[in-house]
Amino acid sequence: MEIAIETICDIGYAQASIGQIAKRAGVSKGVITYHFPSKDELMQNIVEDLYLKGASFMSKIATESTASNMLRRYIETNLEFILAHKQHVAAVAEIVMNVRDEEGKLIYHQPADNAIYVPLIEILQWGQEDGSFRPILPTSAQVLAMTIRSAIDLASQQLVANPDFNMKEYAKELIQLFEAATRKSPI
Amino acid sequence: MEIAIETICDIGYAQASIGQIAKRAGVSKGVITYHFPSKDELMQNIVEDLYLKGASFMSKIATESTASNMLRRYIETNLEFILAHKQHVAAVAEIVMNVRDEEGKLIYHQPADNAIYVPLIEILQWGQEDGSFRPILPTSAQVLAMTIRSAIDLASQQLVANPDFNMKEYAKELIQLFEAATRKSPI
Amino acid sequence: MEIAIETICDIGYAQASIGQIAKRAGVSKGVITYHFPSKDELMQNIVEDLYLKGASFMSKIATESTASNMLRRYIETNLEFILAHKQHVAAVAEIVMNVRDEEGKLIYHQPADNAIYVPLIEILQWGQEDGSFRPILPTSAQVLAMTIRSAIDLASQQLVANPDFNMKEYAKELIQLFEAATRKSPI
Amino acid sequence: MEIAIETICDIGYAQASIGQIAKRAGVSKGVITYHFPSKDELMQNIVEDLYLKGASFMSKIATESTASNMLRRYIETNLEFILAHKQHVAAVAEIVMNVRDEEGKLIYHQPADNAIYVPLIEILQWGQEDGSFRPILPTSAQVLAMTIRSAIDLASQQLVANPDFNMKEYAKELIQLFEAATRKSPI
DNA sequence: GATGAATGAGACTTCATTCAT
DNA sequence: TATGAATGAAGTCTCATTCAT
Repeated sequence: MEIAIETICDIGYAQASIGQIAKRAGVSKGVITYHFPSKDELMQNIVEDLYLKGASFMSKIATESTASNMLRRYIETNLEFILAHKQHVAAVAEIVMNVRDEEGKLIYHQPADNAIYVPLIEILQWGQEDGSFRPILPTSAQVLAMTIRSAIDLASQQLVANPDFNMKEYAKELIQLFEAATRKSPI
Repeated sequence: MEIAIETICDIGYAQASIGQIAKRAGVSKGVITYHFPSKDELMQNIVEDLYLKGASFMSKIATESTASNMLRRYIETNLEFILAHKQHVAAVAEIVMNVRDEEGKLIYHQPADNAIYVPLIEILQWGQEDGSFRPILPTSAQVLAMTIRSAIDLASQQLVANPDFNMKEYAKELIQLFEAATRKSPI
Repeated sequence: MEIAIETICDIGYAQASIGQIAKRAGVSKGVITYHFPSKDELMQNIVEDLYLKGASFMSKIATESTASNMLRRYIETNLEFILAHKQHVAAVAEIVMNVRDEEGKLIYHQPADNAIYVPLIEILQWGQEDGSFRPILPTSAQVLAMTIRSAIDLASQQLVANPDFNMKEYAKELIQLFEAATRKSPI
Repeated sequence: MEIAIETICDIGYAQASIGQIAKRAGVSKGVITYHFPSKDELMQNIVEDLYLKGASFMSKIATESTASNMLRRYIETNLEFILAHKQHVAAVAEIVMNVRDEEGKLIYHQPADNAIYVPLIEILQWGQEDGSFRPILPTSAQVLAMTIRSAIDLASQQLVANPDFNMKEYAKELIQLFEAATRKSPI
């Protein structure tokens, strides 16, 4: 699976055939289809594996005591996770945007699905209720959450494309940026 | 080409084989390879076509007289463009993230390439020089530009996944968000 | 047809598609299929054209009065003809060795067909009957004829592959060679 | 590979598609591209295989002690080899005259290449130096070598076209012919 | 006469998958 | 467990041919 992840990162999902992965792993093709009923299941395993890793990683976030700290922690933790598993994250991004069912619909990626934004929206809601953030209407919270999330996801792309990408700095800047964006306006 | 764009939008780049495109267009496969030397050239045409459309569209932005207005206009215009050519934009996104050369490197998409962020960075620089934005260090400008751009690109994904996506609202919110993020801090 | 001949010479029969020929001629593909019912008929015309040219050329040979002169004249005339129509001859060689019917049998080239050797065999027979050549049994005459013919055909290949090929010299040498081979032995 | 050779012999290089070969072999097309990366490599293998066979076969020739015997042995051995591997030889002849690169140039067959004539030229040189052959100028030796070679190559064509072709007789006659052609003239 | 669009067959190749060993 | 042979579907591309204009 590690080699599969590397391969997908290097040459993309479409080119990452079982033959290619096997060649890079120095084993026969058969050994892959022996361990995984199908290519799709291999991919599913890679995706689920990352979710498991992610779940434990993300549990830290909830420990913060203020909305502002929690937002900061959300960004930090997500970017740390991406840094810690950069290839895995990039591979899953490839899989998620390419695996489709027979009808052609994406299986994993549901851009219309709001679930991914829910935690962020909750933080924002909490923050504006307790007065630590500026007033944020539900619509604004939604868009803010989308923006934060897309900025985080961008880090993964940058990281694989450019090994010198400075994640620490990016995190610091992103936190500062969204603090400015949620801060109460001047009187 | 229109059918090709539709097909890529519907079932993704990888599944959008010449056979599929031809079937949807109600013509024979040969008719496509007759008009385009190869599939790659068809894709290239689709990409270039969008760039041409985009270039004329974007020229409006430069006409604004303040950095703040220009940033607003940048966001507005980009989102209008995405709305006006939603399928084409989505198809190009698919192409750009999937077409690779023999070595496996992406041909069109260069995440490490900074060129796309330059216009935004210039706006931000201008704005902080003339005092209409808060002080923004070069690093911050870079990250801010990346964030704005990724929020804009997200709109395209949302639009194809969800026909009810309200672009007007999204634009309004995004403008407001980045105004808050660039506004001078309270004293 | 001239362009077709050139094309076949340059890139071989298999690659000489109607499209290639049309492109080199600067006309549309249609113009070829308009003038020739099918590609096969175009090829047939090229072959027949050369036969017509050849027939008039070869008539000179019969005018010689001795077998020895006639053999010399046969070689000379054939090589002159090849030189005069080098591309056409080479193209026909390509066609003759490649055009096959649905069963896969060569249409033009019948290596087992003895017809092509008959004129030479007659010269040799005549020469040994009138005593100007050494005794040559029928089997020997057959092989001698085959050898002469293949040496002549070789000239065409050499000519297209090597523009500096000296045909005059080759003719002189070939004549000398087969004079030595047919000369009466020393007592 | 054996079936490929048979197929090429039967229906020619151009018609000998992987599909045809597979059908005759009673296997699926995939099995061929499984064992050979590409059709070109299959053909290359067939050619190289024959060269290997040929190399060991031809080593016998050098053992002769006189130029005259060596020439005889050269002809004999070559024709024996052709007889022993008639299909393989014929297939390679097809390949050699048809496989071209993208520019249209023959890859294997270089009619302008003199290498193939060198052994024969050396025999002839040797023979005229030690006085067993008539005086043969370099130019004559070249043409003589070409003639011998083309007469030998002709045998392969005859053999596949006509199963009754008598190779033994052909060899005997060819030897006799070229002995006559190299014999010293009468005083 | 000439053109260019269109077709459909067939070629090579890739690939996920199956299976005997 | 692991391998390598084999399969068959699908993909891209080439090409002779047809046909309306």
